[in-house]
Amino acid sequence: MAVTIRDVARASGVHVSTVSRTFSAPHLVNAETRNRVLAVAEGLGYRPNRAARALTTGRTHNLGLIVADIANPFFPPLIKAAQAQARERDYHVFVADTDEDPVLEQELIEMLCKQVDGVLLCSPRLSNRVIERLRAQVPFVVVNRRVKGLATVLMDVGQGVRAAVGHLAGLGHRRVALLSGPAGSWTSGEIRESAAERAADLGLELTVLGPNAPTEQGGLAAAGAVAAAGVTGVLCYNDLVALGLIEGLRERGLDVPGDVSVIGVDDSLPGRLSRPKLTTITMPTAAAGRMAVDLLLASVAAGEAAPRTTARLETSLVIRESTQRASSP
Amino acid sequence: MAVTIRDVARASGVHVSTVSRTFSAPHLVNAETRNRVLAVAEGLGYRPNRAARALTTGRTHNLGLIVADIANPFFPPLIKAAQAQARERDYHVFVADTDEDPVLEQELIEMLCKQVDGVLLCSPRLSNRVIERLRAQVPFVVVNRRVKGLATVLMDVGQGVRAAVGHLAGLGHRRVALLSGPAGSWTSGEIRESAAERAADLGLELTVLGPNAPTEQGGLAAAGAVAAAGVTGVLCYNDLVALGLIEGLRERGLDVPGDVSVIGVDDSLPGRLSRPKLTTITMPTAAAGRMAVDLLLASVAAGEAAPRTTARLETSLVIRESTQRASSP
DNA sequence: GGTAGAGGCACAACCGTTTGCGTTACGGTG
DNA sequence: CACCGTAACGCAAACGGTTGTGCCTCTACC
Repeated sequence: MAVTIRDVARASGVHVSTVSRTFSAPHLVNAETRNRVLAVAEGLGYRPNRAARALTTGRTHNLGLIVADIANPFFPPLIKAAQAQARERDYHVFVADTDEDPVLEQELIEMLCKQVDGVLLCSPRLSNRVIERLRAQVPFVVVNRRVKGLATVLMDVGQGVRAAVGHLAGLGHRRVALLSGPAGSWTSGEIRESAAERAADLGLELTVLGPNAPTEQGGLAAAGAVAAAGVTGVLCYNDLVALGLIEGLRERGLDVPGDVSVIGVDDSLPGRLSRPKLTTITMPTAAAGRMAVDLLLASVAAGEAAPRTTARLETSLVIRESTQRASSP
Repeated sequence: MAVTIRDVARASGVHVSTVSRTFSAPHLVNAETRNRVLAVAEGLGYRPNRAARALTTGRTHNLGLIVADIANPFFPPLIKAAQAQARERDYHVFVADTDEDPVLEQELIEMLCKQVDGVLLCSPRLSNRVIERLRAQVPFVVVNRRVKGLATVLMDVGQGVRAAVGHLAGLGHRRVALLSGPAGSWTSGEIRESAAERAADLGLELTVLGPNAPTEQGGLAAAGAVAAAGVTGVLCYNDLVALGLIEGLRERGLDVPGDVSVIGVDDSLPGRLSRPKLTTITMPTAAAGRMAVDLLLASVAAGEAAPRTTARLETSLVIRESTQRASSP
């Protein structure tokens, strides 16, 4: 069936080890021989079998990328960037979706770990305990979560959140709400903390509503509570929630931004294309994906001695159309 | 380092082959022995090395999934479904992004093919010739493209397109435009053909504008041409293009649906969340993902004798807010 | 001219599993 | 009692590469 290193060796009259070295250590083989081998390999359509190589080298040249929900528009740009970066480094990436289920998440990691050199965990819902136990089996890099002693890429959402709360205050809003995210979400905790702090500084009254599903439905379902809370400004866990909320408010006869100003988080595609265009906090997802891959590869190369770097990426408020001056009460 | 089958064998006092069989052919080993081995394996945290297994069995239990652009909201639901279905069958999936580049697409396939049992090609831009050459190396299933002699999952967009053109005609539109998609796209061809045919039947004047990039920018850039064409109804290659077009028309002082009715294709998230909500043609992406995986796995199991099934999935028009009765001229 | 050193290659062991075949022990059959 | 089938397991050869070691040959140097 497939052409192996032995076929190439036979056809070019050298030993398999020479063929192997022409690919993995070219400087150890005579230029003339090397060219002949390369030509024969090319002619036969030889491609090294990575599984076999992995067996001896212990490196699969594969990465795992685990996200809560591929269909959540926050993730695709990250996946795209990670995958592209990995390819540049001659790595391929398995993508898996946990459906926001911690049990499935753990199973996935355990299934994947023998097959990859490292795993990228994006916004994991797993407990830190479990993650720390698992890290003995395979190098991790975690995105948007702090885990003691693990390399981490953080999007500093607090920065943007403080700006967002300031923005609302500047527009004259006094009573604002926060739609928090799922229970295990680190980002949600960060948003909440920064918002509470800044709101206190500015003398705003902040109502926290949640947890909410990180989806359009989550926002839609929260519309009633928001309307009842009598607030004029809302910060949402993500853009999807914000769009759902806007829809729900509209159903209740409330206009955005006329009656209520709404701010999202993540600046994903739907918010940029919606009407009104969503005021939101940009998350550097593509950069995070690339950086996470590089950190992970560094971890893989360093082995035990891997530096447990924490990279912080900046976020910022982008003001569009879903916020405006509070109507005088 | 990692615990191997030998460690388990030693610790449970049997030969490695017995351990191997406890996992891959349990009926061949005594119940008592089996339980002992299983207990020991569990205790040691043994996980079979899939690369090693792949080496002897010739099955990697991996699949490749290649799409043009992960960040295009059309794909994530498909990826999600495919990946979930694969996992149920004990398969993992590599996801790769070609950036709409045929050359990269081919390279990717060649890199991946030694590492997977089969490849899922979604809306490939590759020429049929190349695909047919490549299929000798690895089983394929193609989504949204016809390739002679290959298993295929088709979303029958023609169905929806005919309904869409009928819908426009019913609303009194006489001059309509079609924003076509990228050059190599099969879907774009189908849309064009069905639209032309139905438009002729109904006596509509159809202007085809394109090719356009399958993105928001593509639609935005086409707004001028649409405005100049003096049409009152537009069918777009996909929802992103439609949303871009709506934005572009608005910049030119044209209201949707007031002045121009716009219809998208694919019913992806941004269109459902936009204002006005997009009238569009639903594409059964999740079902296509699942079906493609099943077809591919069947192909893998059958080997050369694989049936080259063609599955046709239905599409339909969903009428929302971006279309309305033509303003009387 | 003898020897040291290095370049270039072959040899073979090894990575972790699977699997065809051989061996043993045992129960049933004629 | 001889024979056979079968259940349960061990043995060892693959699978397709990598890599440490050793042999040979050629060049350079004293």
